[in-house]
Amino acid sequence: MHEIQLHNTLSGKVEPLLPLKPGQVGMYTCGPTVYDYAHIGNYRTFVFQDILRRFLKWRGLKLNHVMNLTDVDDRIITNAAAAGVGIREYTEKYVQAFFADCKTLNIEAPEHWIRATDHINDMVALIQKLQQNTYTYPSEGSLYYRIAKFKDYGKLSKVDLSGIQAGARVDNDRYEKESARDFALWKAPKPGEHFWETPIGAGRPGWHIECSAMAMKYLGETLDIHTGGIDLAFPHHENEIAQSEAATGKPFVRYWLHAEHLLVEGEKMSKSLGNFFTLRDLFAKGYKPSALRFALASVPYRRQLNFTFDGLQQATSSVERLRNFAARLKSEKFPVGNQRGMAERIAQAANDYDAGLSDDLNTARALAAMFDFVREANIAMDKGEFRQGDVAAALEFLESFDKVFAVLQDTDGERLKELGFGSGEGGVDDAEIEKLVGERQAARARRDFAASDRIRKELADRGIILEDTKDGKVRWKRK
RNA sequence: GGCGCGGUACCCAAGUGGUAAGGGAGAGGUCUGCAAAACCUUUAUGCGUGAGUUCGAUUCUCACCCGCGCCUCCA
Repeated sequence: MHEIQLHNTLSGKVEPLLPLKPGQVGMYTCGPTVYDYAHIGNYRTFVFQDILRRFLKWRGLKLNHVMNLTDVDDRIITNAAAAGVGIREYTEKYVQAFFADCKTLNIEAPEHWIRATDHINDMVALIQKLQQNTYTYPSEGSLYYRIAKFKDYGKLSKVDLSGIQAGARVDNDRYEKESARDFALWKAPKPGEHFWETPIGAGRPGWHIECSAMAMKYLGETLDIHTGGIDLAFPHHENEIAQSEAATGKPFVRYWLHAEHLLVEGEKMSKSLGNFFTLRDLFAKGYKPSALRFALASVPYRRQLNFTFDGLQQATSSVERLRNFAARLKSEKFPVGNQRGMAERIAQAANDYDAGLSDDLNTARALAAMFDFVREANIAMDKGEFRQGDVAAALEFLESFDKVFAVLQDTDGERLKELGFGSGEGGVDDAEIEKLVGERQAARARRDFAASDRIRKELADRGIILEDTKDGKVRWKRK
């Protein structure tokens, strides 16, 4: 086991992870704003968070992971009003879609999935605390945060406020503010808008306050890890720090982790460029969830990931190679005993794998360790040197790999079906496959290869691939 | 302009002051009744460009070029 090292945006360095309470990690990850279906760029970040989550758990840390769902913001209010429904009703569809997408991508549920609108009181309480500490000022019914009073402002994103002049183009807000960088904690309601009646007045929360309030409610005033997309570092996370630390006087977060963005064909993904994809768009084109997860996970999170369909195809092949190996390990019968040196080799591969992930979640390195082992074990099997006694250890390594990567289980079909893709019909059940395989084996036995190939072709057309193995048996898989 | 990330083979990508992991793709081959899978060989004297430091640089320094992100809502 290697020491877990993570890149902390706060220090700009890779640091050893030393949780506040040894053995336990409190982690807050910024989730989606549920005004529409989340896109693959969002999922790049969510998959990164999931890899982090799974890795920490696999390493035996007790994890308390909170993910928020932002279900109140300008876009939601606008869209809900346009649709003539309440914001809760409007967002529900996208919340459910998000949960379904996560399940499809094998993104584990965090310990707490929470919604902003369920925590208005917590936000109000936090704002009141800021009022007491005189970090706020009112203006036209709204409440603003006075950045000038928070001397550490900019420590996360390294922004230099000295160059920012009030009235510069950053000031798009219609409200009166003391300084251009000041941000709204609580927004006065506009006519017809959804609002909450609270001790600090009628209105709705500003964007940043929800994360401060909810993170501290569930994880305490100082949390170990907070993550999100790189774009959130400023201003969102910077403002979270300002709010939280001004209220408590304590460090808000010890490790800030930010995922780089995903590009599509080298360009920023945007609806106007026509390179904007949701998961459903890709599944409709026939790509598998496991392939997308692999594609998103295989590039280390601090690198921009250039998403291409060619890359998705490459990921598909990589996943197949791993699954083929797992299937071979499980189905082939090897000679009894243990191969000399194989146990040590497996231990070494597992060690290299752990070293990769421990190094700031270097998934590419971890995968290389996995693939190295796959090749070596295949060679041993081809030579007839691999022994049955080593199967268990090899499988154990594969399982530990999949605890984090989660791509080996061949459940793509089922998961897609749950999402509404791939009609139930046309599927071939196992019994029928076994029956046809039996018929083909009989044909082969009497060297009737025409009949044999006909059956293989028929199954192939229905998505079943047959592989004849050395020991005369047949292994099949779904394409 | 400020802050930040990156430019490694056809594609994705790791990496180190001592001579380039891994995956995908292509080509040839082994195995197979034929396939599939697997395996073998092959594809960067080269790591954006130029200069410097060094016995030695892809790895360090400087300059430059190019791509991308943030600075305004954004994963």
